[in-house]
Amino acid sequence: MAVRKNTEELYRIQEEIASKAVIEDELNLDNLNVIAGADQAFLNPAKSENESKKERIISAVVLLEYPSMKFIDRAYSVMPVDFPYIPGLLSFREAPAILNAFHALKTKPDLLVIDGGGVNHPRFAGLATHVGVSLDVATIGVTKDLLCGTGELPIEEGETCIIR
DNA sequence: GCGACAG
DNA sequence: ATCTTGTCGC
Repeated sequence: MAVRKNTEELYRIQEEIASKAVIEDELNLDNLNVIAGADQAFLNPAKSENESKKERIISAVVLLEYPSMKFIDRAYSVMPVDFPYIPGLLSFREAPAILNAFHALKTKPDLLVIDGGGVNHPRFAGLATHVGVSLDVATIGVTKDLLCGTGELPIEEGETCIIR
């Protein structure tokens, strides 16, 4: 893996991002027309030649009309992975590819859904926060597991639980 | 020192 | 995240 900045430096960047994050919900659902979702996958080099090829990350973004959920557009970006997975520093590994794919879109969404945490993060700057602040787009972070904090699991559709 | 730890 | 093998549900 390529050299990376000091953890201290990365923490400062996250604190900077957290300070810029707008926590208040400014999204007006009545004016929500275009939404987007992004997810990443990793492309590994063939076993036979792993000595030469490097791992790559691909980010795909899909634009949907809301609330019909009809497909509007899509874009993707493939780039070399230059940062390892470290809990708490996920954005430095995945955000670059997401930003790249997003910029390839012709139309910009009113809301972006990311596969990673947002403000529920040790320094309040998870992947969704990082991407949202970078793009200045309303963003929601979705995760299958909590990075930190505890809370009950919502069961019914529409049910919510507080994470503490 | 030990355990936890988004994707 | 990814891989592999087996099992479950529609």
